[in-house]
Amino acid sequence: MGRQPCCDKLGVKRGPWTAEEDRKLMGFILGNAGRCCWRAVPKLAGLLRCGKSCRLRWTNYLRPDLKRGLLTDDEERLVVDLHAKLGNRWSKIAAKLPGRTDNEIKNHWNTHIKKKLIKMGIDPVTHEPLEVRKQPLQASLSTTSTQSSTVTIECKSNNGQQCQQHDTYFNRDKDASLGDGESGPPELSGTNTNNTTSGNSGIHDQDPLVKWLLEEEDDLPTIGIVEEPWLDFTVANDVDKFNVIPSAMSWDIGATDWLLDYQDFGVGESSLLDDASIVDSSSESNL
DNA sequence: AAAGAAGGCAACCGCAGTGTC
DNA sequence: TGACACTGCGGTTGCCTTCTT
Repeated sequence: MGRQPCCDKLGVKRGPWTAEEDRKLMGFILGNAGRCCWRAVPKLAGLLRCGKSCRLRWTNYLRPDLKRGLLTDDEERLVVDLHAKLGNRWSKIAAKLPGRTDNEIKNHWNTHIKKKLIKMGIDPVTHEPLEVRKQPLQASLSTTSTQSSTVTIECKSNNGQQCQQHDTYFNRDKDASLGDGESGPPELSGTNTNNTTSGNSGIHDQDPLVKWLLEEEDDLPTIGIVEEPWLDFTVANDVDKFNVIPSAMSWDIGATDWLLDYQDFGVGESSLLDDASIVDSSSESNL
């Protein structure tokens, strides 16, 4: 159905965002949450960007709850496990890592994890050892699978060295990686019997991990997740807390949901802005 | 020290999904 | 019911930084 572009390309700025643009966008969103949609944001915020660009900038970079820096080992292992189950469904994977965006995880996968796996002799797509991959479909379905990578080791142990590496990589500190036992996905590295990666979610319907991944409840266990004072804006007037909390906060709701739902976000945003290092703390009233 | 290569990541593109009228 | 508006999402691109020679 003939969709219109999200914005007319004429007069719309593209490319890297400047600090000034960041400041305008963040200031506008923090001051006007719930009062408009993304399409209207650039106009109202005084930006020569399309709404989509604003949304991406916010969700991937400006969101105050975002973590910075490389993924930790724990996060990396969880990403690998989730990828084995879900394939390239980055948003689903990101949903399990508080403070991380799908884009960030995707980039990290492509630039770091993929290489690590290949180096270890593991196919980053199938999560199986590279040299023992091609087997009759029947056998494959009945004995191996996509599962979590650890199980692949058990099933494909005819390749001693590779499997050993695999095991070492994915099992080290496994318990710690998932928090205190209670917080990890059920049978995260347990006895799964499915096959493949992306596009086969149906196959995983009975898989506890997949069920866990696909659940929508807010109390999903995630790495480092904590209670979310961030979500209770009407209470958390002490926004200075945001300088400390962001890295541990989860963002299970969509950016737009946030825009539309938090109508009472009437807090001073100086701390948030400080956190993003884009304006000084005296800019509270710039809206 | 300089130039080229490689790596990393922010941003863009365009289709899919969903809600509304 | 279909058209449209909007956001979500995954793939890709291109620029900037870092590394290597």
